[in-house]
Amino acid sequence: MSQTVDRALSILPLLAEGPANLEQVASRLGVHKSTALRLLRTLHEHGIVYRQQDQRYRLGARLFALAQEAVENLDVREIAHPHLAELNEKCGHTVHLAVYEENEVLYIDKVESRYPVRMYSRIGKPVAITVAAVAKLLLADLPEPERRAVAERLDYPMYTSRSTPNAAAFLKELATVREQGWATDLGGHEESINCIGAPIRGADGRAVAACSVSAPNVVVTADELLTLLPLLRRTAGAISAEYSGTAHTPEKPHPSQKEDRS
Amino acid sequence: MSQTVDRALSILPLLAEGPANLEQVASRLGVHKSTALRLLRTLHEHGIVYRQQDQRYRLGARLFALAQEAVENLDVREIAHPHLAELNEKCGHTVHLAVYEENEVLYIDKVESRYPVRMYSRIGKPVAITVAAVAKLLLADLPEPERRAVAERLDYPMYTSRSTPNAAAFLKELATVREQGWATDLGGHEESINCIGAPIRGADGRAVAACSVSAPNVVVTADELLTLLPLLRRTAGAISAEYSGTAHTPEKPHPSQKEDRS
DNA sequence: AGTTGTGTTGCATTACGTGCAACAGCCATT
DNA sequence: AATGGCTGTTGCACGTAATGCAACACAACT
Repeated sequence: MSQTVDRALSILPLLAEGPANLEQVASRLGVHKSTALRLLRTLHEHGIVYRQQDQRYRLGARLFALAQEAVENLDVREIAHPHLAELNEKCGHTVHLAVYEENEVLYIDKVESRYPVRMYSRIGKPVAITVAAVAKLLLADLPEPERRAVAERLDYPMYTSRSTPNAAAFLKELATVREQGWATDLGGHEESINCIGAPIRGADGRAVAACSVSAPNVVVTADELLTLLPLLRRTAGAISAEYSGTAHTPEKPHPSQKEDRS
Repeated sequence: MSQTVDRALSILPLLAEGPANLEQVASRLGVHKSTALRLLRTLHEHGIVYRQQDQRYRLGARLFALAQEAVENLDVREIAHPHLAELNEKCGHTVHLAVYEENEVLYIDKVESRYPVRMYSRIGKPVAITVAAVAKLLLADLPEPERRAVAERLDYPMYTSRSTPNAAAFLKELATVREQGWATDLGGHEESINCIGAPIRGADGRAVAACSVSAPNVVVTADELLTLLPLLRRTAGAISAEYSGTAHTPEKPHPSQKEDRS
């Protein structure tokens, strides 16, 4: 909408990839050097970008501080964390927390597996939206027209032979997920990694986040992983209860909580 | 420098304080509603701000994603190297850079001593984790439960009579290191070699790496080595500042600013 | 009904961002 | 030293694109 701001903001993902000098920024933006310079200067004044000694630009401290505040405002994370840690404690696998925002699903928290073989993922990284269990859960919860609209405009990369191939299949999968209240990703993203997920719901019943347990099948088979489903769903239920304030005073958590059927 | 971008960026700290609606943003920026709307829309398109269901704006999770990606692509080693070279230039001794990873501390860079007597070490090699100054610094920075857990499961080989003998002694040492912000290894690994270290901290204050100066006492005594501490700590501070991108122009007062050119 | 309080849109006016071209450093070559 | 290439910086004239205004839309109130 605003060309100048649009250009300035387009610099950020570019610099997130790594340091770049003025000319690189200018050419990737498709603008004249002097224009890029002024944009960078403005970003610099706000501390969003930083200039290192070799004169190249990078994202700066202010952006990190803002990001920190942004994630702190997502208070699901704070509430969920101890539950996720406890879940990890019990099962030993990698646990993720994700939210949906603006056509993307992002990991916002992670507790690492205790096993030596770990899956690669990164907090803040957009997930493979067409296959990840957490993505299915969050999209399944969107109102029907929006869900359809999103599904239609997505790409369906075939990460593996078991990846979701197209919008129709995806919508069908979302219906199933919506029905059963949990989701899986069995080798849909990486051949050897399986994943199960459950939704975290706010007071109004909408899914505000989703959590998942992931494990490579050299550690546990898909079937074994599925036996953790009740535990996972109890955890998600406990987080939901605490988040929506329907459970107890935040002072003394009450671990036992019945899972609810939808 | 660029008014439009300047205004757009001024919205971010404002939203960091908490969600705000259009009018609040407009008035605090000192611009017309329609102007604020366009700026917010542009920020929104880039996922920097998010619009919650009550129509108020808040910082978006995308910011977090950007920051996360940036730190992942940040190379401590690249940033630190010139500083380490300069440090070596000034004191002449061997300088090391190390990081903590998966229960190990690894050397990732080294600038050789200019003296003929050198200590043996190799980039990529795990350090003696119970005695090395860099290891103490990195472990001292772990959250308490993990620090304890790691300390408990380590072996405590007696390389010399001054090696750390057991977990209790190690934890005590870590507390001291944490307190004072620097660490030493006085003949704990090799009888005749002393070492001092300082932490390198990222934007969030966590130690991302540590650097050290090592010298055999045939070249300098332990006391003489300790006189280099201020220099070492300044170096570590400079690397931290550059790594975390801390350098932007301090003053950014109120929305009603005239353009000031210099 | 009206009334306030929002967010949104179209449009004229001109401020402001733009690209250009010339300049200034800084390093390698010669 | 002098040269040439490379990159960042500055001043300026031009015209795009951002601005504020006023009218509109759509709630949620009274």
